[in-house]
Amino acid sequence: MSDNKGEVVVRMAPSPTGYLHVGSARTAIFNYLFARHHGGKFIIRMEDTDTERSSEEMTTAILDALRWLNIDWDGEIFHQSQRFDIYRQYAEKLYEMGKAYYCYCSPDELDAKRKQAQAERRPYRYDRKCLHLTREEKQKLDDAGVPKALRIKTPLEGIGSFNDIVYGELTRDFTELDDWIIMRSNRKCTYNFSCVVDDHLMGITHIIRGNDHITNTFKQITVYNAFGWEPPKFAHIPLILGKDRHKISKRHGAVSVTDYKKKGILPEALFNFLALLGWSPGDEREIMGREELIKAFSLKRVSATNPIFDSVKLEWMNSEYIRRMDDNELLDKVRWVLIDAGLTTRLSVESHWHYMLKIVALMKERVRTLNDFPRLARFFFTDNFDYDEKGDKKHFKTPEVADRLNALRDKLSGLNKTFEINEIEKAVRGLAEKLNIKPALLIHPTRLALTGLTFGPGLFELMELLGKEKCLSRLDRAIDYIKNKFRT
RNA sequence: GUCCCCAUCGUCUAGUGGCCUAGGACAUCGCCCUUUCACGGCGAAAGCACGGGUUCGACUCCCGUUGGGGACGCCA
Repeated sequence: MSDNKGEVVVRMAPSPTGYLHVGSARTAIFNYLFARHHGGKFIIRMEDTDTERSSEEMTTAILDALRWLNIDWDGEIFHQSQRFDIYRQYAEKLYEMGKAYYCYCSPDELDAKRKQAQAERRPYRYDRKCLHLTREEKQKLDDAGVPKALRIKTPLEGIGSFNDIVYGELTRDFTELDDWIIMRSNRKCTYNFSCVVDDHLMGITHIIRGNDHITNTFKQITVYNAFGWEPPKFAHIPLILGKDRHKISKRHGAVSVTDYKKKGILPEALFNFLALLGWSPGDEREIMGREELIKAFSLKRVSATNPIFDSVKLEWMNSEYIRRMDDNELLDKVRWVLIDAGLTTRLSVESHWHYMLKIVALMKERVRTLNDFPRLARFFFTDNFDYDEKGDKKHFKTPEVADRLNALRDKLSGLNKTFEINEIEKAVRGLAEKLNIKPALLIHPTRLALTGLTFGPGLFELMELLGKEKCLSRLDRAIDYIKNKFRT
């Protein structure tokens, strides 16, 4: 298992107790980028030992999110829930080595001690009561069937330290560490212990994880030391904070990768954005593709400060990706959003692919997320829209507007052979000249009549795409509407 | 409460003692382009938390203060 001499092996170890949130996704990205940069391996290990909270669905959901982000991993996925025996074996080995001891204290008892320590303003440390039990006392407790957990012996004094790739030398007084439990009374090992056993067995060379694990690292190092194993290198990466500057969590609204997918964010954009949270290439590049990121990535350039997740910038980056994306590829994604919005059907998209492509090309410049398409391009799919309220007041102001639109209608219906952009523009501008008004006075009401909106793509290209029939009928509708409005 | 960590524009960041009159990006605000919106172009406003040192010289090094974050489970 650990035959990867000289090679980089990293891992991502999510616990399947919820959807993949952006913090874990970012950890995955850093690990992935690091592995690919060095031509090493990226392993996934499901930390599903908490059988109460873990679920199969979440495992699937996390993997799906990773696939969506186009993050691939090496080898089979490990499940800690299938490795309880291994951990137990190692825990018992430690006991036999005299580096661990059984503790019979009840959770209530421990809880009380912990509270007392806090009240007395001193750090809590297990008092080693059970370490000093005599053989007879232990026997008695065992006979009585009192549950026992296994604790690791941590040095009573001295300084523990390790060299973190991001934070540099990190130290902690051993008196701050206690003889923590490595195996529960139900004989299942705890996270900090199983984690070390796995990382060692799997030949992990670099552990890249959130800086909320720094305390765990000190604990885990005592396990490496107890076994005489060489610890891997550690890189604790800054934590992503929400707008309120707290560790990002559910109460920040959209936090899972799936949430952003639903919001119409492109995976490439999210990947790029997350890679730049706490890391930068050192030059002024921002829009960077996967290969470019792999090439540039280095743990040494990871920042030590916790960044705040700025969804506005994410959306900007997303708009950049949408704009640069190939039309066919984009339409392939946009169609589902359009179908979901009830604006079209699968069949219709397929039979009108070429036409749809034109719509996408026209809209992609003014859209930030995929979800903007149904909102801003609605008029291409249905006649069923209202006039924008402000636009109505501004552009359908007088009965005269109806007359102008009527004149335009007549002129357009005269365009028999072709209904294409140049002809349309000529017609509109020509009419404006004839009526001796500024073209804008004709253009704005027309746009409102045809789209219900006061903004959007260029009017003439829009009209060409809409086609003559629709333009005429919508002008008619607007003319009626305006006349109705001013009827006394 | 205890321990650890962090500190450059509102936000993401560049910056490793003189290149800084602190650079870029998002957001904001002008102007230009223009039928609108968006794009694009040009420009503005906006920051080294504070106080001590060290040094000929500190955004950069040290100490303190303040502020922020994280960890303190028979959860992971």
